[in-house]
Amino acid sequence: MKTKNRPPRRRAPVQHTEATPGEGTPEGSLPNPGPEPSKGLRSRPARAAAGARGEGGRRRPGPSGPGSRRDSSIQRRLESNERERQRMHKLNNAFQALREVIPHVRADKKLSKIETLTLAKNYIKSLTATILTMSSSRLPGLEGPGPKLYQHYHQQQQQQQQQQQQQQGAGGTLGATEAQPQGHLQRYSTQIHSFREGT
DNA sequence: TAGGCCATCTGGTCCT
DNA sequence: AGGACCAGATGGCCTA
Repeated sequence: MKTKNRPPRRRAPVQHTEATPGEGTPEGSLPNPGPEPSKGLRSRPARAAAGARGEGGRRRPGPSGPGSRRDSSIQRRLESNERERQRMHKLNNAFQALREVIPHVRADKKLSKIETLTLAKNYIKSLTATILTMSSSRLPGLEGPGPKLYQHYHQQQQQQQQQQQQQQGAGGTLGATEAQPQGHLQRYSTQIHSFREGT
């Protein structure tokens, strides 16, 4: 089940986190309708409301006493939230940039994050295999970068296999197949199609 | 309706 | 000390 092609959702920044489990804000009294009017898309007032209520995250430990210390604490938390939001936006921008670089079959279908990373990994591997093949065929014999590239590549593959086997225990059969450059290309190719089919 | 994906909040930890 | 980073929690949206 895939959920591609969704318009990007944006939750309105939360103005405060005053609501605590003990003294919850009533459902209708929230100041956050969200910055963007629903231009054809469904607005998310409930989402913003949930955020303003402190939902969608760990609950605050409880009501603390009034005073400037609590205010400054809240202020710091809000600033931290804003920074975290910006950080995640930058991360998502990087994901989007990566999506635009990776060739995949259906350009109208937005790749999920996990698909983007997996596809990128195998795309890089397939390109690496291509480069190795070209360099070794163009420079047969002992001279030239081809053999060294191969050696370097296979050393890396063996190290990665060892690490995977250490992490996964005895289940290292997949790593053995990934050590073949042709396997990367095939894997990437089949993955493109599996993503297209939504499997 | 269930499951996938996502945005956001939050507290802890690491780093400068 | 303050910011960056991380992972858990929560709930909304969407599709099958």
